[in-house]
Amino acid sequence: MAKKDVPSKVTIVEVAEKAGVSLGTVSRVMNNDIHVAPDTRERVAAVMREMGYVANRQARGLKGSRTNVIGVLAPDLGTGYIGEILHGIDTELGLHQFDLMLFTTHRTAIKEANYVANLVKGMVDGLLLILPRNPADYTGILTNANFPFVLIDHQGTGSLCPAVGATNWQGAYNATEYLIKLGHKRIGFITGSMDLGAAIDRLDGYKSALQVHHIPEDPQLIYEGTFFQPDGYAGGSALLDLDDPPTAIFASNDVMAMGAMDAIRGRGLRIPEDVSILGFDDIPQSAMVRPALTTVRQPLEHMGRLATQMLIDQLKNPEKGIDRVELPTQLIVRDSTLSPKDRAG
Amino acid sequence: MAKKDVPSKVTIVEVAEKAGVSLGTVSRVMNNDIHVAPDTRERVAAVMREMGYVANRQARGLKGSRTNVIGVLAPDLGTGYIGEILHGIDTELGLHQFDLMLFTTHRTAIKEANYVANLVKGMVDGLLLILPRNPADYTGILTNANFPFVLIDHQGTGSLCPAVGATNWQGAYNATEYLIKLGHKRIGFITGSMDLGAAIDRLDGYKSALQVHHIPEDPQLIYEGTFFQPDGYAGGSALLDLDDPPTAIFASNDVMAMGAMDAIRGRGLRIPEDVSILGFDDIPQSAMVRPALTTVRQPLEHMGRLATQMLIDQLKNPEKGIDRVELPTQLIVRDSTLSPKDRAG
DNA sequence: CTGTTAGCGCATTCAG
DNA sequence: CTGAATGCGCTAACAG
Repeated sequence: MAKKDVPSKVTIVEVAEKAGVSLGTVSRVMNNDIHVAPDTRERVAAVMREMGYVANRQARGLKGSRTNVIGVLAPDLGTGYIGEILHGIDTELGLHQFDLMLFTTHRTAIKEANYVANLVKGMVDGLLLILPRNPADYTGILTNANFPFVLIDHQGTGSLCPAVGATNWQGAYNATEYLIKLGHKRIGFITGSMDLGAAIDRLDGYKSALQVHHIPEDPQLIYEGTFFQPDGYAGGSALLDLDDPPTAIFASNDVMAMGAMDAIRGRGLRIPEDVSILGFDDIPQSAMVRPALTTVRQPLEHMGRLATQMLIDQLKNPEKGIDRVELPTQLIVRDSTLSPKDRAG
Repeated sequence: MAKKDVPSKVTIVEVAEKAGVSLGTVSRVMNNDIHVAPDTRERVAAVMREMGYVANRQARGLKGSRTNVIGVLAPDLGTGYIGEILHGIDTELGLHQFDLMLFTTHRTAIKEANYVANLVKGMVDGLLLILPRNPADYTGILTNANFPFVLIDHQGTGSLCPAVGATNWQGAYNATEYLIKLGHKRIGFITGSMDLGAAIDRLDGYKSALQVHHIPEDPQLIYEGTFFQPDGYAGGSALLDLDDPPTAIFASNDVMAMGAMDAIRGRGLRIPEDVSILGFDDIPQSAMVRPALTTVRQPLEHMGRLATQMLIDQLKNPEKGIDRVELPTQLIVRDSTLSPKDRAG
């Protein structure tokens, strides 16, 4: 095998030599600096193309300037939920010629917010935080360091920082109201991890709808879960075992709703004739399960895209005020919900 | 709030000063160089911890040494399929203190293999290629540059390079044979993108099983798809419209199987009583659709983990021979398949 | 408009 | 065992 070196060996100096200019000029051409004569620019560009020159990002980053890489911090990749958001991010990033660096926080080392701050120094131009567990840990440092970032799906805490989320409260309110209008009076609720703002908002929306419609809140009807499927099963089971079981169950996300569906069926009950079930998120498989799940759609991909846009905006206009956006959720009625009066007595 | 500067401002020089040594020594401590007196090492380490020092990867990478970042090239993030593999990669990477840099090839710029080679120069220590469209484009350059990489799910081409895949041929063979033993004689097949090795292998497995069991191959029963759901619907429809329609349909992946299920139901036919349906991959929702999908499980996450291990191995032992691994697939029988004789005449 | 120069933070010789 | 010096590839002043 011929001992050939990495083709990437082409450096700015070689381009400069071959084009008969100084390396400074080449740099200017690369960065679209206006102070270059058109024909010089042309010539240099040609040489760059010819030699297959690609800038070394390390060196560029070292100087403290733009890396054109955006960092994404995500809890993990296990659920399709994160995947949808990532997809949106990636799509938008592609439009702007940015690359993506993904860090998953389930690794112990990265758990320390300080580590993150250091890590990203120079590596990425900005940070997208998906569902951070303790957002305050990061936001403090990041804000302090004046480092651009946007929170995704976590507008819970009070501190003011750029974030995009969904109208969790409104979505849960609407869904609960829909159930009430269907005639349900005993509506079970399975919460998400209560340390997440979204979970709190959804529970609040549920409670508010109940209250507005003068249905007393029954603590027995609220089961605390953590957004994972087994909690849905456990929650569904617990709710169904009540002396006066609910006629409908509203789970704080789709995977828990599916867990609850298993619990319902496991007891020989029918969906939706005996028990209605409603989820949150509208992940792809919700449309595919039988019966198809009625749920509250969260525009995950859109959230990813928007957050990315906001971040890139920040990068371009560092002085612009920060904004927090809430994208609307939408009730998607499918086959898992029905009026309780339709039940065979 | 105290006006604190970026914590990341801590550099090797400052650690050196505070520890009363030269920056060279600090560097040695960081890199576990043996030539450091135990107590010196201790002292320096303490200062590093105290100051929250974290090495700047850019600078380190610039020098041509390890970056502890692995690059992943994936076609896109749209399907859960890639997500599963990524999850495996990420998990394994976490175990070895590597970070992950993700590039998606649906972006035009990155399509050029040369660009990739240049790009990764110094940025990542190795590359994981998921389902590359034209693997030869990359493997040539990468091999030539002596750059460590592993192909995932693409062992199709002849060139010898490290790869992990699944036994696509065997999986398709077994599944087809299972259908035949159930009594099916007319088995429709929906292919994947035929430019992918996996798709070819699956089709071949199907054909071989037919041949072994002396069932004539009927070109009409083979519909060419591209691994996306709409193809499943179109393929299912086309197959069902045949004068002598199949009693079972085997789709080259689960999402196409689900598309086909829609087509079947759209014609008022029942699954599996009227038509059996079988998929490939065993993505999460396959267990959740009704009827639950019989499918060939591909150990996606495991493939991701294994490929990562192989890559890290390469990094540690550059001289080791390359190996290609095929992980076994497994037939998962669920509710979407039945003997044709059970059909109501 | 273009060339020159000084670092960015670190790994690595090379001397002690 | 440790310190000093050199340069990785590039950007950003600063001069012309």
